Amino acid sequence: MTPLIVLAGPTGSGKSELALRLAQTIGGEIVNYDSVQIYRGFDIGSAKPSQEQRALVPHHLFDVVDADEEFNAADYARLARATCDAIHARGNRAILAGGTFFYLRALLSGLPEMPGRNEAVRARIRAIASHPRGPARLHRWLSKIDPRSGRKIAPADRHRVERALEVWIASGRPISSWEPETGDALPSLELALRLERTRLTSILDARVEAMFRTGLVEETRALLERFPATARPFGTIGYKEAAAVVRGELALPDAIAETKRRTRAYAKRQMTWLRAERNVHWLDAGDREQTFAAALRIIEGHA
RNA sequence: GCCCAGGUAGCUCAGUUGGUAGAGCAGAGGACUGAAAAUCCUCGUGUCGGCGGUUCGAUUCCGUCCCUGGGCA
Repeated sequence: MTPLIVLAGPTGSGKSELALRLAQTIGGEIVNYDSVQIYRGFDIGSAKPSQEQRALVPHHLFDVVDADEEFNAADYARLARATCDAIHARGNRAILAGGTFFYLRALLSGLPEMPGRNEAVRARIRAIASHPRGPARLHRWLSKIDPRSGRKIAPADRHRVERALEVWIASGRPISSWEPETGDALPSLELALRLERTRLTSILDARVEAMFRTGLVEETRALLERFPATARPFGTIGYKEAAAVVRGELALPDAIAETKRRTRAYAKRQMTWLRAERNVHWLDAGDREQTFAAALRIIEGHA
């Protein structure tokens, strides 16, 4: 079975560009695994490849949902699985590019067969959480029905406490008892780009400046006219700050500084994730040509 | 030159009615089971501007000098 080619690395390390060059030379099609580039219209702030770039080679899973639609890792895994199968059926190579490693894992290793998201259940949990001592109470509840998760999940980690209780309420089984299937992980060849921290930081800072210069605030203003401000992607890096500018709650220089700050923290989190990954081929991203050549060599070596 | 207000962690500041000090941010490391660009966890010795004085003990009180704002000349 043809392995998926996966390009990883922190945001700004040059994955999209490398993906494009590789796709052009080996007959590949690009599949996005970035949770924001999934959304229609969120272009500038998500550093989405341009229409011109996308015309060069088939690009998949960009612009597939609207901001107010529910979309999560399970949805992604389903879509991406079908997309990659179709590409392979055509005799092409699927090249995954993105930065949402949780989505990538959902695709490659699969998610447990447990109940999905349930808004009614979530509403009940959130009603409790809104009390002053609510979060502590929810965590005590979790610890009682699932001591293992209680130990693993911090009381302040509201997303995970909420999901763990959601699974319990919906299935009567603790979330920690659902093991992810390990048997049928998709074969993949993972290449990760690495850049010196100070160099990455200056690239990231410049990119944020450019996003605001080329209309991130205007793009956000237009999106806010079409979708509720509570829609998920309005909380992401850059869009959250741009939305605050649109509302007059944040001055532009402060928005830029905050976006840079969050971008840096994001890149750091991505590196933490990647360091723990096994079977990753690390590539120095300092020189485009050398990086490309090295990537090609590894792919051909696995052919 | 005079009068105020300040000089405390890389930055912004809090604080100690005298017993050598702590938040946020930054930075570093980590976690990650349908919100994941999300959500969290861990990590804080710094001549408390310099020098004197008072005191058992001064970053804290007093004196003096230096520096930075602002005001008056």
